[in-house]
Amino acid sequence: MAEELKKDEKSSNFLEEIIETDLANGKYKSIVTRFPPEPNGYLHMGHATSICLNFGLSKKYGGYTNLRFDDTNPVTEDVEYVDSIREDIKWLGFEWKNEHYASDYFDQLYEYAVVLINKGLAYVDDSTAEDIAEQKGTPTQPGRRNKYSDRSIEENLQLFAEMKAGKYKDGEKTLRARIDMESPNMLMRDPLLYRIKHAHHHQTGDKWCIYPMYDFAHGQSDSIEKVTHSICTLEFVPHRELYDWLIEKLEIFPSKQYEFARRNLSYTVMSKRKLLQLVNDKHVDGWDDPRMPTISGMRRRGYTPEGIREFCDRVGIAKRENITDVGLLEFCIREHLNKVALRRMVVFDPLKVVITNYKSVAADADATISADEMLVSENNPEDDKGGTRDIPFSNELYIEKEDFMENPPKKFFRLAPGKMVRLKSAYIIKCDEVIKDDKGEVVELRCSYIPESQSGNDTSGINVKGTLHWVSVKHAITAEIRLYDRLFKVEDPSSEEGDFKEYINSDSLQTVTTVYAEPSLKSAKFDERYQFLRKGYFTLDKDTSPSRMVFNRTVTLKDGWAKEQLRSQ
RNA sequence: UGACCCAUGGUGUAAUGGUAACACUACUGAUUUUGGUUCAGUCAUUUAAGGUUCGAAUCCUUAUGGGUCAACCA
Repeated sequence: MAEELKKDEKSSNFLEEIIETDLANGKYKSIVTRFPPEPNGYLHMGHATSICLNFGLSKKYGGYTNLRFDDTNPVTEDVEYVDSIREDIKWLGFEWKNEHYASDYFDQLYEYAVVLINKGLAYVDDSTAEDIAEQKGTPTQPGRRNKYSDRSIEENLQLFAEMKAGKYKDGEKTLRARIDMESPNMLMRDPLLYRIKHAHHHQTGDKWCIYPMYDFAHGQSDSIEKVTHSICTLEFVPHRELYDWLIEKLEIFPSKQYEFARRNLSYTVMSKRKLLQLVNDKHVDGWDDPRMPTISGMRRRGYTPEGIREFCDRVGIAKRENITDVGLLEFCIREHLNKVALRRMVVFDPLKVVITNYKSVAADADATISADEMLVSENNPEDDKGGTRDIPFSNELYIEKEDFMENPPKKFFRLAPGKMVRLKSAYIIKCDEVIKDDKGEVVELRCSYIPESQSGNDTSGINVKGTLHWVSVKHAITAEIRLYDRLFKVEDPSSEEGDFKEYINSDSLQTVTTVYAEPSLKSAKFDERYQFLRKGYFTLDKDTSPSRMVFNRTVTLKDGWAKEQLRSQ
């Protein structure tokens, strides 16, 4: 109820206003949107924005969204991408009403072209690509027609039929709309409608050797599907004039195009072309490398659909260029993970602690876990129903090296000679002795524990400021972890001087081959999210094998102490 | 030296001629068996100049800045 109220109160963006107006004055009873990817690459965060927008709008106002593959260029497209796109949309949590392909409409599109020819609004041009470009003029100079534009309707009809029949080679002829070679809008200067490509199409096979251009496929497909609001990005603004012209001349259902600014994220790039380069040049592990802003990359990294959707909701949409701080995305991911992640203890960089006054039951090498004291810890303090797990304790533990300092600064709340800390869900310990090797490196701590300080039964009356995570040496299991940082060193790699790849952050992946984890992680599952206490959120990577567990760091925890240290430097 | 689109805190978005706000970030403090979470608070905003109006972030004009357009790509 309160949730609904909040949504109603939320201000509308410009698209919602348009839809509300259209609905209010009866232009439409319900709306139809579509998500129209070209199957020539993997989906990224920008697509996620579009998906959330299109599906979100039809859900909010009653209606539906189609998935339509914009497959008019068989040379660059492949079914591999069709499959990954479907999977990504489903994973994000959306369901399309109908699944279509622009290629479903090739027959209809051909008929539309014939209609234009019959109206004297399209002609077959024999010019080369170079000539057409030259005749087109420039943004500041008008273009001019050539002799082919005067062909009769009958001749155009016949030539177009011959194009379809395969009589001509690639590039030999094109079909163009006859509009206005002097238009200030370059797209209106007799745009190409069809080109010849003797290429195998992943959906239609070898049926066609002529393929419609984007402008003669997209709007018409929208119209055929009765799409009411066709939402695309800003670079298509100049196409709108042509979009409307074709629909008007064809006298078909008047779908309308609306444009919004594509979403850019700081410290990454967001174009298929650039992402492809990163993959091809092996700067990343593939399209689903956890550092990539692709949906598959974010999924592998451990981002959740809920977090991504929340991010899209929060940033909203508008018509101005933007670079959104990835920090906001990370905030949304943390916010969700904090609610669902299981807490576990993992030591990344171990320092051995011997509890001198603790009598470990299992002193033998062959001792079983059950012989030792089992402590209980909550799986998630944010979730009442999260339950608990048992953690074995013993007289030999690992703590994090960085959690001990021999000469600590004033605000250091962790372990130091003579100081006490709480071991999470266990006891308070006091550091009695520091043991060093020949080089003066601290290699072991001798501590004593306070038996009355056990978590949940603490009668010691001692208050300590710091709480550390730990694992029992002999019970610990090992794993590999991969720590990710931003892929680029600068906020906007594309706007920097030179090639964007010069700004790649060479430290974006740090692998720690052996970390020590509490034994319950042995049963870690792929769809489960974990918070390694005080370290960050992690999830199992697909590189995990029976002999080696691999965890990806999804995102760090907010680290107030790191900030404090930075400040004092 | 054309046409079109855009301009609100550091970032992203609201305010639809009537008190410039929300979130993130940053900073204070409280709570905390995660230096996490949670809670309370602080800093910070209309590109500029004219005009219309009782009143302009909003409407008009001009300037400035940014973006897009000359693929048989989408």
